[in-house]
Amino acid sequence: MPDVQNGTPAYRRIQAAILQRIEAGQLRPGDVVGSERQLAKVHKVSLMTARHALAVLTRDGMVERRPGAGTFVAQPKIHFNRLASFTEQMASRSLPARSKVLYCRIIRGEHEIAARLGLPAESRLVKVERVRQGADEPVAIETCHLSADDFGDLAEAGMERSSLFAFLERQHGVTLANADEQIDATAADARSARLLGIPVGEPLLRIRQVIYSTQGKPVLYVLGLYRSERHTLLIRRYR
Amino acid sequence: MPDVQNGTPAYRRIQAAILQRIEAGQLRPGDVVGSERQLAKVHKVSLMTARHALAVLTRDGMVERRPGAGTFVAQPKIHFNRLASFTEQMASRSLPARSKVLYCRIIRGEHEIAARLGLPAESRLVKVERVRQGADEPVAIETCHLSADDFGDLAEAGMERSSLFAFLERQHGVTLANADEQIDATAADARSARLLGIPVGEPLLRIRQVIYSTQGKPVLYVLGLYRSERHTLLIRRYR
DNA sequence: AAGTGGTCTAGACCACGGC
DNA sequence: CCGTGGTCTAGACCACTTC
Repeated sequence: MPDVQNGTPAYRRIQAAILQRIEAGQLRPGDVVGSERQLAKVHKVSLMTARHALAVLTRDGMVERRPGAGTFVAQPKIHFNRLASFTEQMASRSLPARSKVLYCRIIRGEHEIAARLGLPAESRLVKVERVRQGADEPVAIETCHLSADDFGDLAEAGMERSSLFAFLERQHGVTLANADEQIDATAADARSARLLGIPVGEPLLRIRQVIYSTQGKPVLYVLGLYRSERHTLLIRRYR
Repeated sequence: MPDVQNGTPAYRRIQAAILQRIEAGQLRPGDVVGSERQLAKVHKVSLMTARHALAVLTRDGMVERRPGAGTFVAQPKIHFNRLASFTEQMASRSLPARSKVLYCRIIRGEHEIAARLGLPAESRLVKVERVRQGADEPVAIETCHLSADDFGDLAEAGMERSSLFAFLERQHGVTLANADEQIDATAADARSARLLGIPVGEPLLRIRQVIYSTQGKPVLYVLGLYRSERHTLLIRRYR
């Protein structure tokens, strides 16, 4: 029977158990993670379920599998292709995350952005602009857009402390699932340069992302400008 | 019995069949791809195998699954997070791909690059530097490094025409499986600017990739500098 | 109510790695 | 040789969407 104790699928629980052992330092890079058959026995699941757990960890680059040899803990603690909030990204590097809100209001007339969110052109949108700081230095400018009809209360909620991801989950029961990103390089204009404390014309990494909920609905449009010396993107591609 | 006819796993054959129908225009974006149970019947495989095929297509963004509703062809023909050679990338946009080889020789003393390829610091490396052109304009400078002990004959092979991926596969039986990339922005120096026909200081997208074979061995180190107006990266992230 | 994706079972054979 | 990952089977129940 599908043992969905406390709502968490078995393969998720197995993943979590392994990740915990890695983070606790019990498993070091290069160490053998239990084989599929071992994991299946220990967690009392079938082989396919244990496999599924390992497959996801492999995709994220937490674990490496060598046919005939075994499954091993991968080198660093980098989550490839992982959708994470700024807060989470900083936490994974053990850095304090801070934000300064520059703008937080309801606007209208952003046709292109509305379209990217699958909304009518004249929709009201909540716009939140923040400077992201890591280790007390400005790292990025992030501008978010959401449907004001669905998430208008965001304009009143203080975005100073809490993560936007957490807000969406707690206040609206919306869980984010994946993001499609468009990445290029651009030169800092006067305003960006001032906010980030860098010379005008400096190269910046520009990331535009549309973030989807677990229901497949586009929820969030984010434009990010990142200081290239302070931020590099890590990606894994497959053949 | 695992039906590995002609060496291709069943789930790969199913994928290929679906992709073919999409590319042929028989399936348009939004159309229903057969359900898991349909696919299983048609291809005479079990449910889990049909599922596996769809899972990979979902990961690549070719197909969208809505629980309770069905599986649908996704919007564009973008392969997210897909490792593709420059030749393949251009082909997928129906553009002619051309390259000019600037440099193709065996070198020594690139310690850091050797390390990234898992080789001793003083290893001999083949270095190939190329200007990539799409639609008769220079788009990128790509510098590849490979182990000279394993692939020394590359220095003699003309890299003008053929794809490096194809060369590795045909001449050495090495199939590339995935790449880990590190992405940031940088300013064009004098040489890059001249080669790409842009002003000095212009922002460039810099991509460093280590490409691994199906055996998990690092085979190729590539440094790419891309004109940001001519190239944007598309990525999908997961939660 | 019928169909769908999401999860899961309890087995199986194969090719390959390391001893 | 034995253990490993890679592939596969023939079923099953659940929550959900669509009608």
